[in-house]
Amino acid sequence: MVKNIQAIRGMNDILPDTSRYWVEIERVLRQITLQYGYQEIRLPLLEFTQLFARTIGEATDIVEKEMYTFLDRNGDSLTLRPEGTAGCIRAGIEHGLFYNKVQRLFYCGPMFRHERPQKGRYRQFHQFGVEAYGLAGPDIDAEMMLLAMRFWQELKIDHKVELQINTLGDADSRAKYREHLVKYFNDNQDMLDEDCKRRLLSNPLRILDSKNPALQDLIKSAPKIFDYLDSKAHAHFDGLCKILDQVKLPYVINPRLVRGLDYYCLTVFEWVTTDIGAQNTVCAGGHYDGLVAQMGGKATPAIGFALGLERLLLLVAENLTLPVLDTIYLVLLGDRAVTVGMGLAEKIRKNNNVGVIVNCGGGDLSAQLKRANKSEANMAAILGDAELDSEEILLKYLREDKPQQRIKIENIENFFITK
RNA sequence: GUGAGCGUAGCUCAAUAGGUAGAGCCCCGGAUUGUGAUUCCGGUUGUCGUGGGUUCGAUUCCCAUCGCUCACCCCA
Repeated sequence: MVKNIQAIRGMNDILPDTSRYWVEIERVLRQITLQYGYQEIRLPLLEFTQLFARTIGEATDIVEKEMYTFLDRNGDSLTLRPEGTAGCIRAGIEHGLFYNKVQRLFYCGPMFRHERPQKGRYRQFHQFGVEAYGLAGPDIDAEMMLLAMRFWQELKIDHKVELQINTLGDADSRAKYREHLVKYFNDNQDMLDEDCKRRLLSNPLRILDSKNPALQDLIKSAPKIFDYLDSKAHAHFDGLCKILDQVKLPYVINPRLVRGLDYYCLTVFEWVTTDIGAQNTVCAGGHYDGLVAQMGGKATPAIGFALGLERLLLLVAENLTLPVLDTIYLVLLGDRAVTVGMGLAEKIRKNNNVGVIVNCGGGDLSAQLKRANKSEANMAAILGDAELDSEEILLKYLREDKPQQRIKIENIENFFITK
């Protein structure tokens, strides 16, 4: 007996009853993003491993232990993309998209990280990402946040999410800050837990992010990035706050907000929620001004964010209304009706904005009407020998209390046009 | 990688202080041989996650293993 093959852990099938929510959410996100002048870019799922290792940061968990990496037949090391920005910049440089030009881009698709799955976190997950190149901000920073806010409003979850912002300063001030932070935590090392001792070596800023209640006081009195910002970084952050105040986009300054990936600088931000379990970040991003140059392109300021579609779906599902397509279930009785009906269905679909489900597999009237009722069709059109003889078709309403109608077959071809 | 909880019908779940299992939903047929959704009647549902141990006998007890879920870590 052969054991059934199952899906890989953390890689989910999206079945028909859920896929329609995905389609609708993606439609809304695309439509809004296009409205802001962003264009879609579609990128490979596979890249050379080096691309991610260099950009995301050698010491991050993503690169150290979460990448799906394997050898190609010719010995090249390839990796399934764990995030979208690296590939986007690679493509931008490769095709000269950033050369003396502003680019507003977005992407949507699966990402892969080899983590232990839990609610809102899977090994194949989906991100919708928005990126802008060639703009230094802070105006573009505000645009990003307004754009995201439009998502939440359109999806009716704006009351469930909170915008948190912070600044990491430029490379110099960040390095200086990091030095003082390391010193501070080194001096208090006996108070740190194991995780934080590890972070002290790998990514000290992340200690600020610790959930350990015992460390909260220590973190509270740690050095603040704001005291190490140079005037330019200060002006950038103040400028952003001023715009956000002006457009009345609510936000919280969270000095402990640190992004996990190495490439972030200046403004960083997160949209968080308390509604979906432990994975409470729905959407996050920031500046990565050094990344294009680091990857061999001309120095180009850049900012972007990504939102996790699985997490968004958890927030959205119950209050999302799906668009409905009026649908006719075509009941066909007898061989003559089947032959005529197939062609008739084609004409109705072509001339009207309606769905037509043709009954396949025969069955008597009762059985076919049962199927019609179980489908989400709002009416059944009945065609049998009697109708063919009189050149009429019966139209029966399944969801409304309206009498059945007889309509000339030639008229049914355009009958639904106005609906 | 660490920890906890859970695996019984397609789905949601019962049950047996060890004697090879039920209910609802779903699906199919009939009452109604050309009128659905309501109602009534009937029918199919299973290597009780897998392997081993104890036992006359294990879905039940023990061990192992796999899977799922949630949390830690980390991140969207």
